[in-house]
Amino acid sequence: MEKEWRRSMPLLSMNIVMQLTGLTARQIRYYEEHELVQPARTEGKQRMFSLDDIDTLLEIKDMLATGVNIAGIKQIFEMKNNPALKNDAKQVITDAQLRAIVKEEMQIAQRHQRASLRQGDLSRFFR
Amino acid sequence: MEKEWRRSMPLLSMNIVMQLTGLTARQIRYYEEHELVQPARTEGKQRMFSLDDIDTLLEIKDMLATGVNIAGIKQIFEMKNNPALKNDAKQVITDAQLRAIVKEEMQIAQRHQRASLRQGDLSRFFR
DNA sequence: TAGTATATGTCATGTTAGCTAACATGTCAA
DNA sequence: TTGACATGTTAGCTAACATGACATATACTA
Repeated sequence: MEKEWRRSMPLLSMNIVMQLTGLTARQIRYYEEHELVQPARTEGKQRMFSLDDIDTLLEIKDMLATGVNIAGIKQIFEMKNNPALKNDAKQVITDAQLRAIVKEEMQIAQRHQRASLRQGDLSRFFR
Repeated sequence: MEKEWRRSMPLLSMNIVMQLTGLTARQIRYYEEHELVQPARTEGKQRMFSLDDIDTLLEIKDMLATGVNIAGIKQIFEMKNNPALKNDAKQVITDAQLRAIVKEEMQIAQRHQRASLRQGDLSRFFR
């Protein structure tokens, strides 16, 4: 499609991007340093931004204003590019562990002797 | 399904959750304060955690260790619950704006007079 | 009923993320 | 070649985040 290359075409200089986004050059470099944007470069190493880059920068600006930090933004960007990551961390407790815990809980509740299992450091069962 | 209610059944006390997660009570309350977990309560206002809550807490622990802050975690949790949000912020620049910018750029490049449009604060066109 | 665990609130604190300022050097259009 | 603009780097500020620590009150448990 035609719009596509337009959006990804690097044609904007640092100067104009600053005005478009309201960000300082230092801020923009900072975000690049943290791999949130990857503007193209001219022969002489000067940055050339695409319109997609502008979108990204405005997103960053928004999220930072919301209180999300760089690390968080990075995570979110990764999730957007790879929606599979959405489900990774869930189900941290396996069904076997689940059964064990429930069983223990039941036994403990039954004999009203709440000190046994809880004394030990259960966190070793996870991670 | 049977596993479902088990996982969402609130049956764990603060004490045991601390051991399961390795988090302090203060930390857990802090996360609840910021609406990252919503444990059930007993009559006497004491927290009762489900196994899903444990999962959530372990996720929080992981992400914090990665450097993501509370605000970021909140965002990510919201994205997981509502994948539609994934696409919200993109396409910040409308096609009309896009065309305008490209046109200006072309004209400017053409007459090699790079001062005109760039003088003004273009950021007013956005947000 | 005593004793332990939890709730809630407030005050305090270390760490560090995000940023600004400033410099010396390098690029680029006219 | 000249002057505006960009570059990478260093140093340092500041505000806020995530916890700790404490005090008091209420809830469980034996």
